[in-house]
Parts: sequence; structure tokens; C-alpha cells
Amino acid sequence: MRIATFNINGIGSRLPALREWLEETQPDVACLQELKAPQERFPEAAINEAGYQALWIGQKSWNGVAILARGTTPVEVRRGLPGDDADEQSRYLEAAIDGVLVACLYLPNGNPSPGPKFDYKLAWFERLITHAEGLLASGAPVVLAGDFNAIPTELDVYKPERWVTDALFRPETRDAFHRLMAQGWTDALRSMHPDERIFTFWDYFRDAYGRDAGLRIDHLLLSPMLAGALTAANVDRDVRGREKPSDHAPTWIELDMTKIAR
DNA sequence: ATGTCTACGTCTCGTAGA
Repeated sequence: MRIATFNINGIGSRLPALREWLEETQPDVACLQELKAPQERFPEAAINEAGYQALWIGQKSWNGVAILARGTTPVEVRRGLPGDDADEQSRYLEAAIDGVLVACLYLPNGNPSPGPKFDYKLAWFERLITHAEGLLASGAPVVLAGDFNAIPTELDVYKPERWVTDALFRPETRDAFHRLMAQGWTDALRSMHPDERIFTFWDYFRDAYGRDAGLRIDHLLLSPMLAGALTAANVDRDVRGREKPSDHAPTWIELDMTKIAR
């Protein structure tokens, strides 16, 4: 089973690129972030034509997440991250697909920091940590997939010293990420490539992709049962180099489902 | 400080978010 996460940065303008990538790589599950489209403007027909059923939460202008499943219907488990009824940003969706609980998330960027946006990011992160604890305790096979807007370590950024005051790399952000990991999650990319510099994002400025000035901020975190079934993980890096690309590249894992207890 | 891309509203440019 292949599960991918891809911040597409606008499903409207990126639909051709999305369909091309889906056709090429045929992930069983695709978690998308930054739809940047209201609920009614999600291109459901085109997604269905590509062979996928979808759940999504839209929002005008910003945010928005979706879970696509190939040849099957994802069963909605949760819409929105618990812990703050006043939070109206579309950033979290959970679905069950073939016995796997898939959480698709888009953690707030948090810049500029310090400030209210950074406070919102940290509060959102704490809500995620609380909810993730419950998911792990359930014993279910779970993957937390998405754009975490968090650079875990110095190995995950081309030039760490330039990013120390950025919301993606500030000590508070790294601390939250590491406390989440300490619950018992496995960082799939890092576990398959312990010492390699692997990026999932290159910003649009100053030819960042051409210079390979990237960040690793899109993650797939696995519960113990899924970690034992992990056979491959990587980034479809070339997608970032195509026409009208997202600033993120798709990131994916491969699971051997025969190794998952049912 | 800069750079690039997107969506929206003030609507074919300016602004904000990333």
C-alpha cells in the first residue's frame, strides 16, 4: 500500500499536475494540503475520473485538506482537529482506508514569529499532540501525514543558521515536534534514510529548487504497527521541477500490508 | 531586505499569505 502526502498549493491551478502525478505513481492514498478552494469548488469529477474517491474540507482562499483513495471510498472518521471549537481553519481530516487510519493535516505556518500566528501554530501543535496520544493509545494502525511546517533537525534544512528565527525551525516548534515523536511515532522518511539530506519543499524565491535550497517539512509519522510494515519511503522530487509546480514535492511510503495484524 | 506564486477584491493591479 502506497500512501503519499502532497501540499499542492492550490488545487485549481494545480489540477493538471496533480492528475499527471496520480497517473504516474498511482498511490493508494493521497493526502493533499492547501487546496485553496471553497468546499463547492473541489474538482470531484476530475478526481473520480482519475480513479479516486475523495473526502475534503475546503475553505475560501486558504488552507483546505483532502484524502483521496484509489478504487475505494475513504470512510470519514473525523473532520477538524479537536480542542478548539472556535478554530475555523480547514486543516485536519481523518479517514479509514483498508484498515488504516489516515490523518491528513496542514499545520499552521506560524510566521511571522513571535506574534499571534506563531501562538496559533503552537496551540494547534499542542492540540495535535493531545489528539495523537489518543490515536496511539487506540492501538490502531495510524499514519499522520501532511505538511507539518516543522523542520525536525539541522539535517532537514539546507542552511540551518538562516532559519533559526523562522517559525518552521524555532526551538518551540522543534520541541513540539520532538514531544510528538516521543509518544512513539516513527518518522518514515528519516527511518529509511537516516543520514541523507532529503527535502520536500523548495520555496519559489531565488531559484531555491535549482540551488537545492530546500527543507524537509512534509512528514509521514507511523504508529508502531505500521512502522513494522514500512518497506520504502521517498520524495517525488522531480515533480517540483515541472511546469507551474507546487513549492512542495509529493512524499510517500510503501507498506507491506501482510505485516499488519488484523 | 530580498525574492515568487496564488487568490481575492478594490477587479487587468494591489494586497496578503506562504
